[in-house]
Amino acid sequence: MFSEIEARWREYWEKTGLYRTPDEPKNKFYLLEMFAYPSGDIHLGHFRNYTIGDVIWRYRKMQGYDILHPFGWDAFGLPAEQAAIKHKIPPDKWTFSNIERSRDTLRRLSISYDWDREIITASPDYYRWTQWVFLKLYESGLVYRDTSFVNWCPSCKTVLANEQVIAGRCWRCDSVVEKRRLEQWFVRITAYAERLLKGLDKLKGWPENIKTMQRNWIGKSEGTEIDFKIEGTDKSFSVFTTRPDTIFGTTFVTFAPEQPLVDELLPIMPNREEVEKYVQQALLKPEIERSFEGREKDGVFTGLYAINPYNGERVAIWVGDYVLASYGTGVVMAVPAHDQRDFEFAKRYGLPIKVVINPPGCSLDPSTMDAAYTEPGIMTNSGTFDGLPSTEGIRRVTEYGEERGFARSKVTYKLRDWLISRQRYWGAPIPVVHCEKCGIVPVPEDALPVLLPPADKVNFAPRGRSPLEDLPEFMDTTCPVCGGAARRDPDTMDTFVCSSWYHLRYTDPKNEGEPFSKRNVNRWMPVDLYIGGAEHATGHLLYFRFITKLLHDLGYLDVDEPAIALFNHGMVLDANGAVMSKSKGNVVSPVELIENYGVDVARIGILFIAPPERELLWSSEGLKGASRFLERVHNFFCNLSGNDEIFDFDQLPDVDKLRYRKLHWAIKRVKDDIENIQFNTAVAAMMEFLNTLGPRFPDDSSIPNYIARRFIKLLAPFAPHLAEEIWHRMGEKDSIFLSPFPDFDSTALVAETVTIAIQINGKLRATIDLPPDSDEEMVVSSALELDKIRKYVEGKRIVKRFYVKNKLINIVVK
RNA sequence: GCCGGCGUGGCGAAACAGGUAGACGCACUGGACUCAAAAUCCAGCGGAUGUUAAAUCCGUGUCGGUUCGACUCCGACCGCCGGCACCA
Repeated sequence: MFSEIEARWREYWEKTGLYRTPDEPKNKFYLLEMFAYPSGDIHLGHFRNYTIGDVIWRYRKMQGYDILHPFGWDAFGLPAEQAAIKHKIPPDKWTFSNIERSRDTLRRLSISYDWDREIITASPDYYRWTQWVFLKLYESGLVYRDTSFVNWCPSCKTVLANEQVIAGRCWRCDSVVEKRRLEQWFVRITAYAERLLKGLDKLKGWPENIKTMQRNWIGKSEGTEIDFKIEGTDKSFSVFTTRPDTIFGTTFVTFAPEQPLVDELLPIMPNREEVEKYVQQALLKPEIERSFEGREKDGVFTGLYAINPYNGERVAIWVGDYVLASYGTGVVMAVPAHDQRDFEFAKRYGLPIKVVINPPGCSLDPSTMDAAYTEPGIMTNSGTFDGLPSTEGIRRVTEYGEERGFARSKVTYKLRDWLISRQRYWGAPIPVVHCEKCGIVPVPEDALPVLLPPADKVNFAPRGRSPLEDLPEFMDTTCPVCGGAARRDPDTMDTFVCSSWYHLRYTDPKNEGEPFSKRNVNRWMPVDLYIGGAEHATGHLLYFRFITKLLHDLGYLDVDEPAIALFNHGMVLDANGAVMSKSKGNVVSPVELIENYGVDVARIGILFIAPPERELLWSSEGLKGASRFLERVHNFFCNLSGNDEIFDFDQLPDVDKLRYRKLHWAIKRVKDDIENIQFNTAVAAMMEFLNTLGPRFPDDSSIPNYIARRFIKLLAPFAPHLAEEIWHRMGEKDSIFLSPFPDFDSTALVAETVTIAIQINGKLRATIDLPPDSDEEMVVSSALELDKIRKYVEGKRIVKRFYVKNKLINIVVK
C-alpha cells in the first residue's frame, strides 16, 4: 500500500534536490555516518546506522540547518582480490558493481545523502590525494622504513597493523598472526601519542567508553629509564621501569629475544649456542602463544653480566620471551620480590630474590614468599634510601640517577607506529620510487596519481609479495631526481589511510587541484555528529584523529579534532543474538524488508524495537506494530485538508483543550528524544498521542488541521514518505522538510489536574486528582477524606509527612 | 587478571537530580463485526492468596546497607556482553 506513495516522494525529493548541500552555509551542520565497505549489498546493520543519520538530517533540516550529509565507499581492500581469485572477477569490476548495487539500495531507502558529493577511495581522483597525504607525512618526517618483526597473516599473505590484530588473530580472516622480520613502511603516529591522548579531554560529545579505549590503547606510562653497563665490554643498555624504587632488588635482567643487542652480543656470549637456539625458537612462536598469560615463563642465561649502577652489583643477563621487544627498551630489570612475572621466572630458574620493599609494619622473608609483593611500602636493603616510603622513593631514586647521569624520567606509550604497507594489489600504491643512485625518492606531487595497472595482467594468487612486483610495466620507471632507471615501490597502503581523511574530501569532493580547499574545509569542519559502530574505537577513529591533527599542523585546516560528537549505534544481531553472516544464512536484507513492508514501516520498526545505542535482536514480528501504527496514521489523516485553524485556547471545548495539551506534550517528548537520539521513545510518544485520539480521527474536533499538521511534522523524520504524502494532501506545495519543526507551547504542558500518589509509611494506598501546585495542607486534608486512607490513619499518630509537589505525599504514622 | 557496559513481565523495552515500577509495542486471552476467516475495533494481560469481587501480600540478578521512601545511591557477590591482555 505504501509502495506507490514511497516511489512518488523518493523521486520528488531527488528531482527537487532536497538533499543538495548548500554552497554558502550560514548555519552549518556536518552530519557524517561512517562510509561503507562495498561487499555485496547494504545489510541491516547499515540500514540501522543510516536511518539514525537520516532521522537527524530530516529533523535538523526542519530546524533550518544547512547540512552536509555525504556518503561514499571505502572501496579498496582484500575481499575484492579474494573475489578475483575465487570468481575470476577483476577487483575493480567486483567493487564497482557492488557500489552500484549498494548505492541503488540506499537510494531506494531514501537516505538523505547528497550523491553529488559521493567519493570512492578506489578511484584515481581520490587515491591521488591519499598518496598526497602520504607525501605530507613523508615531508613531515613521519614516514620511515624499518626492518623489524611485524605482524604477518599467513592466510592473507600480508602484514598487518597492530590495530588489525585482534587477540593475536587477523581481523579479516581470524588466522593466528605470525611474526616476520621485514622491511616495511611505518607512520610515526607515536609522535602524536600525547596529543591524541590530551585531545580526548576536549571531546565532550564522545562516549566515555570509546575515550577510555583510546586512552588504554595509547597506554601512557610514566617511569624511569636506567642504564646498565655490560661487564667486560664497552656496551650498555637501558631498562624502563615504573618502579625505580625497587632498583636495589634487581637480581637479573631479561632481554626480549628480538632485542637488537641480543644479536650483537651473541659472539661474546659464553652460552652462545643455547641462546641462539632459544631465540630462534621464540621467534617461531606466534604472538598469541607467547602472550598467553599464566603460561610458564621460560628463558635462557647468556653467561653475561651487567652492572646495576645504583649499587655496583653484578646481575645475570637472561633472554626470555615474556619480555616484549616493542615496549620500553625491550629489556627489563627483574625484581622478583616485587614483580609477579619476575618472581615466577626466578622461581623457575632458582634465581635470587631480594626484598627491598616491606609492607608497613612488617618485613618479608624471600624464602617464604609465594608471590611478589607489588604494593607500596617502606624501602629496605636500598642503601641510603632505606626507610623511605616507596612512593617517594620513585622520585628520589630517579633524581639520584639523573644527577649521576645514568637514569632519567621517561614517558612510554603502548601505542606503536602504524605499519601502512600491504603486499596487495587493490590499494593505493605507495608513491615513492627506489633509485640505485638516489635511494628512496618520493614521487613529485604533480606526478600523482601513481596509477594501479589494469587488473587483467595481474596474478592475484597470494605469494607473500605484492602482485605489483611482478609487473615490469608498473615497476620500471625513472627516478624523478636523476632521471635514471628506478623501480616503484610494490606495496600499497593500508585502507585505513584512505579512510583517515575522507571526511575532509567530502567538503570539496570535486577539487582537481588540491585534496580540498581551505575555504571549503573550514566552512564545514568539524563534523558535528559522527555516527558509526564501536568496533572502530582503536583503529579508524585513532587514524582519523591523527591525520586531522597532522593536516591541521601543516596549515591545511583550522580544527585539530575531526568530530566533536560521536554516536555509536549497537549491532544488529539475529533473533537468537547471533551475528548475521552469509555463512550462517541468517542475513536479513533491507531490500526484502522494504519490498514486503515498505521503507517507512521498516524504519519505524527498526527504530522502535530498541534504543539506537543498544544491540538489537532482529525479529520481523515487531514490524506488525510499526505497520499498524502507520496505517492508522494514514487512515486518520489522509482525508483532512485545509489550513491551520485560528483559535483562542480558552474558547475551545474541553475535549480539544485536552487534545491540545496532549499534542504539545507529544511535541516536547519527540523533540527531546530526537535530540538525545532516543528514537524508540519518540515513536512511543507518537503512538501514545494517537491512542489518546481514539480509534479514528475525532470528528467532534474543532481544530483537526491544527492537530494533524503538527503531528505529521513530528512523524516526518521517522516516516518521511507518508508524512510528505499527507502534507501534500493537506494542500501544501513544498516539501514538509522545508517547513519548520513544531515548537511546543510550554503553558500547555501544565495540566488542569495532577494525580498525586498517597503513601502511608512509604506504601502506595491511593491516588487523588487535584489542581496543580496544591499546597501540602490541601493535599493532606483531601487524602484524609478518603476511606481507604482513613482506615490506615485512624487510631494512629501522624509522625511526619513528605510532600513532593504534584507527585506524591507520604504520611508516616505510628 | 584489568577497564567499560548490562541484568526489569512470555518477548522487545519504559521510568532513574530517589518519589504511583512495567509507558509504548509484540505475543496471548476474551468480546464485537463476519456465513466464516483475515483485517479492524473494545477489554484484559507481573506473581501469589482470594467466593471470577473487594482487598492484602510479594515483586526490577543475589545478599546486605543508607532513607519517610531505592530499579535508581552505597558495599559484597553472581551471571552475560564488549575492549585490553606478561606494557615492566
